[in-house]
Amino acid sequence: MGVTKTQVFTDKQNRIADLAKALAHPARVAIIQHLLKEKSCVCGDLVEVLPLAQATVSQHLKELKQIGILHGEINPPRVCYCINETVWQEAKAIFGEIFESDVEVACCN
Amino acid sequence: MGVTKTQVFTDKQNRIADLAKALAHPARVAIIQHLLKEKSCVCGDLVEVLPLAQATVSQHLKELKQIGILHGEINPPRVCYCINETVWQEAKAIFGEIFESDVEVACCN
DNA sequence: CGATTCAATCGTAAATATACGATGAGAATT
DNA sequence: AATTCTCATCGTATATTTACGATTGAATCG
Repeated sequence: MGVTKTQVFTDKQNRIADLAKALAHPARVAIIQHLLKEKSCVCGDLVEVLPLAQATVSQHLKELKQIGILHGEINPPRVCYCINETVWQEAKAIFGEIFESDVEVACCN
Repeated sequence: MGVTKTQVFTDKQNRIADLAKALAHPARVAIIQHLLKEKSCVCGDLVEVLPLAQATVSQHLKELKQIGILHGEINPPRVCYCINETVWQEAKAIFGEIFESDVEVACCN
């Protein structure tokens, strides 16, 4: 995605960006929605739900794991993915904080 | 960023992803935070606040405009950027909806 | 009119992201 | 031991993102 000079931004700004990236692709949105709906860890049937190749789904899952929103548990022969409660609350708080600020309508006058 | 098969996802999933993209880069987070803090439209001094070149800032602003979160008003010789109230509420509602779902802790059992 | 100022756009380089087929690793089953 | 199943990873092609300098366009100011 280009270089992104992360050093020149605050830790919080970088964290917000990372958490937003988790939702910044429709496939990852779909994965998260599915995990929320099922209320429990869902395994490789994500591949069947999503219209993407298995390798692609696995890649998205890896990204979500790196951000921290998901964690996977090996449960042979399957792997279960669950939303990480702690990080989920972190994201909820961070986005809540951003959007609680009300916007002044009067502007550019 | 690769190809992103947007056709195979729902409109809503694509919209969520687009709105998340607005926050998916620390520079854009900084821009939005600044506009929220100033409560009014701020013009080209964003370039001074951000440690990025003028062309880069302009590019981020363009992206935010395309998503709809910002709109710019020419106010010669400057251009004022404001947060689009309507889209802001849309984003607030969408992220609120996602994060209101509580996560089951018991998982992978 | 000429100079200046602000911001968008162009052109470009480099890094990432997205997607997929193919292959590999690990465990259970036959 | 061979097969099967599930999932991660490798390799790769292509598109997009990020960033910047340089240029252009529009408008004000001297």
